[in-house]
Amino acid sequence: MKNYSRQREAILNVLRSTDTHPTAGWIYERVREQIPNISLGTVYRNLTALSQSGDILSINVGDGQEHYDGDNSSHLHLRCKCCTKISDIALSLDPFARLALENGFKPEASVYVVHGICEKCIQNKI
Amino acid sequence: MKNYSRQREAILNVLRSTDTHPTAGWIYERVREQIPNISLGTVYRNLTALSQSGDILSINVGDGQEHYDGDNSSHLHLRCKCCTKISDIALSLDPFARLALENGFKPEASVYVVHGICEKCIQNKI
DNA sequence: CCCAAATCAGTAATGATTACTATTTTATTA
DNA sequence: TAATAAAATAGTAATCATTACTGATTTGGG
Repeated sequence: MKNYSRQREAILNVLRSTDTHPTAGWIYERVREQIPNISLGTVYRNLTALSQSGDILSINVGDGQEHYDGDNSSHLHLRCKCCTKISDIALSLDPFARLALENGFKPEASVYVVHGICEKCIQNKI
Repeated sequence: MKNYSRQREAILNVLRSTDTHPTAGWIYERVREQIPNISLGTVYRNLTALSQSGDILSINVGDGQEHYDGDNSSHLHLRCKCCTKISDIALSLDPFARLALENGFKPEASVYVVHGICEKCIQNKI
């Protein structure tokens, strides 16, 4: 394990203990329960550092806010445009990482998002 | 063909005649060459409408700006974190659309981005 | 031609993110 | 351990892409 600051550890723990894809603001509120005077800037700085180091994934679904994912294994995101929920679908292998390599590209992080309508919202629309 | 306004047609044409993935600001500058007094708000409004109708794709790579893609066929994006260039890799079929359907999710638009380092930048780093 | 709905240009407001600075914490070296 | 350098932080101010708003203009159906 690397030697992370108390703040960075707390941020990482918050992300590891949820299966949602929270924003910086949400993470900030959670971490404040442990470190009440943590700065929002610190949260942003550490989220950036953590995604650069590959500990977490940074996901942008086009809603104006960055989302973060504590799960750095390869998976697909299904984002419902109706309820805005993001579901994860585990992938046994990453089909596009290979394709990237074949094109001389060194892959580091993959973000796969399918936008559409989830089962629940389809039913509610009837 | 649908009956689009002159502004929307011009915006769509700009996007159809480039293989880059421009931002709203870039598109605005291009369209202004034809319609000098077009409003930036009009560009944003039409880009939103065009991506909702499926004419174009809206891509967010986490650089703080939305990118737009005139190619709405299924393809993979390789984004170099070094030179920020986005390359397209055509996909004969969309492997994740099927996966989405199997999970009761109705797919409408897919955005696949692999972040990493491109061939050119790897060589320049030596 | 007339009217209602849609779209527009121009501008102001929003809000997520970043930049900045003085202070505190951590690591290093002797 | 003490001194010092380097890194990280809290708090706040600034940025800037995007959205909201408003009054004018365009469009399309009857």
